[in-house]
Formats: sequence, structure tokens, C-alpha cells
Amino acid sequence: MGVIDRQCCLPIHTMPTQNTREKLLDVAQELIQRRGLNAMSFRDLSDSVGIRKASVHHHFASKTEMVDALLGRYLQQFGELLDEILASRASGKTMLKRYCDLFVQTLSSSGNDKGCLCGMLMAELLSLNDSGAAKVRAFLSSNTMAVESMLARGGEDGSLQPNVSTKVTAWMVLATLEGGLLVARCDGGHKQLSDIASRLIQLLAK
Amino acid sequence: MGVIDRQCCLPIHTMPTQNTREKLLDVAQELIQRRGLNAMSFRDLSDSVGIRKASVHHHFASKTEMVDALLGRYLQQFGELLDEILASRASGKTMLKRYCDLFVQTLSSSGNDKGCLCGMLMAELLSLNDSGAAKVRAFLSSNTMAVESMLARGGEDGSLQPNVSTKVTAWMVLATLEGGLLVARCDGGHKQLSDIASRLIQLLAK
DNA sequence: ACTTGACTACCTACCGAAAGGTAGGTAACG
DNA sequence: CGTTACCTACCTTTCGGTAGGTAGTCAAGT
Repeated sequence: MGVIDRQCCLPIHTMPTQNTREKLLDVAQELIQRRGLNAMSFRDLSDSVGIRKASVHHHFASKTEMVDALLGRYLQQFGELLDEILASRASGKTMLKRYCDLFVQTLSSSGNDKGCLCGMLMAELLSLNDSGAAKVRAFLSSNTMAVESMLARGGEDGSLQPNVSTKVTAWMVLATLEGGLLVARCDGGHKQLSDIASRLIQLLAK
Repeated sequence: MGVIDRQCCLPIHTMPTQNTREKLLDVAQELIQRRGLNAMSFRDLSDSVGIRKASVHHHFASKTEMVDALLGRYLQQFGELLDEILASRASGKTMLKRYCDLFVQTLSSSGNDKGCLCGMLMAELLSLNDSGAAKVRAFLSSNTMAVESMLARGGEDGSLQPNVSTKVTAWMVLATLEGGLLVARCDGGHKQLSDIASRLIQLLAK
């Protein structure tokens, strides 16, 4: 009762546990997407959330464990976005457009500053533990599977070339978007990524 | 005369100055391509080359200055490779294949471990100084210009679609290769990147 | 021919800051 | 009374970077 949080002026102990943990993950994700894993520290997290650095260890025993937890959450959230697209009755081409928009929005909603979480971590793969690296690979796998479905759908409904429904093409689409995000982030911004995605779809359609 | 280098058993002062500096850049490039900029330290460099950490500062005043010098060297070397491809009398499609091979070879010659130097640094862009960031952008610019030339050439000689000779398509090609390198490095290796590149060229050709 | 002084390429020893992480305590909740 | 969510205080290691010294090279001056 008498103890007041200096930051938000609400009684500390009335705040649900999950909030701080989720906030830490939010900040961690933000920082990794902007600066990269090795340019982010526990001090950055604790300062942003308003707790002490040591208290972060109450939620995550180590940095690698935190990244692992972050990847778990991210995989689930991204999986839901993929399912949402795949569950619609849109054409394959429209699905692919919506999928590309996920990447464009990452850039346009952040002042052209954020990369893909897994894209950043792919570059810093050797700083991850086995579980973290496996989750990054799981991200790649679930994405290519989703894209493959879209390509197959597009081949059936006539919105995309029928013969592009291959695993390799799905990998190519993912590579283009991940690379495009990386490139556009440090050069032409979301407009550039949007152009790249349009050109990609155009090639797969005609 | 009497003073002997512990490492190579050659008189220290008969060894040309440039060697140590170049060796440091070699090791730095290797480490950045494998682990990333922020996972590499001056101690890593000095240990690999066989001098003391403080002596690295004799060659490079700071870490950012070292990365800047590394990027300068890399830009020049990569520029020569691009010129070599563009100066040949091959078809546009063949040129594009050779260009893609530059990325595939990075992976296949390193046990699927190395990424593109500028690809890694694009992810860690905020850890660079202004000059370094400018050089990364110069890398992107010179690459897209080169690819654009290849696409134009391919449009003329009939080996590629005539209407793909746009800046946007060149950006797309670069994005696919940078992203493909990133993806293949942590999943399917050089074979996967080779497949992605083949599929890309196929789309641009037919 | 001999000395001088600038220069190069290292060295040892050290600095403050920041990193990830630990130990042990406290206050509220159920 | 145990659990949760924090705290202060402190640890070791590593980071980029600095100060100051030493041995050898080399060209100019006398």
C-alpha cells in the first residue's frame, strides 16, 4: 500500500507478474530488431522497464535463455499471422502480397529502423545457444512452408504461375524478403522494400 | 640481429610493415563474416596475429576506424571482381550467373560459415560510424549498378527478359542474394543458395 | 665513419566502464 | 509459511583505449 512504484505511481504488488516479463521481452525484441543481439544488454532492458539490472535475472536466468524465450513468443505470434493469411479465401497472389506486407510494415511502422527479429539473429547466429538457433531455423521452416502453400494456391487459382510451386521458389521468396528488409533498412526504406516485393510478385505472376 | 620473433623465427625488422596491418584486416574480416562485428574484439585480432592487444592500436586508432579501413579495402576488392565480370564478353545471363557465384563461393569456401561482410554489417549498421555506414551503402550502390548493367546486357543479347532492366529488379536481385546467403548460412548451406540463385535467374530469363 | 634524431612496430602495465551474473535481503500476497 | 517480485551490493571478466618505454631502421649532418 505505502510502497509506490517510482515510475508509474501504481502499487507495485497490484501489477500482474506477467507484465514485467512481457515488457522485458518487448524491449528486448525492439532493441534486437534495431541494434542487434550483441549490442543489447541487460542494463538496456532494466533501464527501459524501470527495474534494476539484477531483477531481470528473476525473470530470465541468462541472456541466452531470454533470447530463447523471446524467440518462442515470436514464433508463436508470427505463426498466428501466417495462419491468418493462409486461412483466408484470397487468391494465392493476394496471400503472397499480404505476406510481403508483413515485412514492409516492420519497416514502415518503425521509421525504417527495425529489421526482422530472426533476420538479425541469423546474422548473429553463433551468439545463440542450440535451442535459440533451432528456433531461428524453425522460423525459416514455417515461413517457407507457408509460402509454398501460397504458391500452390496461386498455381491452382491462376493468379500465379503454375510451375513455381516448389520448395526452392519458397526459399527464394523468403530470401528476397529477408534480404530486402536488410537492404532497405539501411538504404531506401520501406518504399524500396515495397518495390522489391512488387517486382518479385510480378515475376511470379506473369 | 640478435632479436628474433617468437612466432615465425624471422628477424622482426625485416618483415614489411604492411603485413601485420593486412593480417589484422584479414582476421577481422573473417571474424565479422562468421560471428558479426560486436562479437569480435581487439583481443581476438591480436591473439590471431600474434601481437599484443595494445599493439593493434598502433595500426588502428579505434575499432570503428578499423572497420572503416576494412570496408575500404573490401569495397575496392569487390569492385575489381565486379569490373572483371562486366568487362567480359559473356552474355548478360552468364554475367549474372558469375555474379551469383560470388555469393555461393563465400559460403562453399568456408564450410557454410561465412556471410557477406556487408550483409553482416547491414544488420549491425548502428554500431558503425558515419563513414562506415556510408561505405556499406556504397557497396549496395555499386552492386545494384553492376547488376543493372548485366540485366541491360541480357535484355540486348536476348539471354534475359528485355523488360527486367530496371533499378528495382537490380535491387531485388541483390536482396535475394544477400538474404539467400543469410538464410542458407544457417540452414541449407551453399547448395541451397545455389538453388535459390538458379531459380532467380530462371525467373529473369524465361 | 660516427652521431643524432625522427620514425616504425612493437612491448608492459594500466585505466574506467560495462558486461553477464550471484548472494542475500525485504515486503506484499495468498 | 512459501512464493513472487523486486531490491542493494558485489563479483569476475572483458571491453576499448591510454601512457610510456624499447629496439631496430634510416636518412641527414658533421
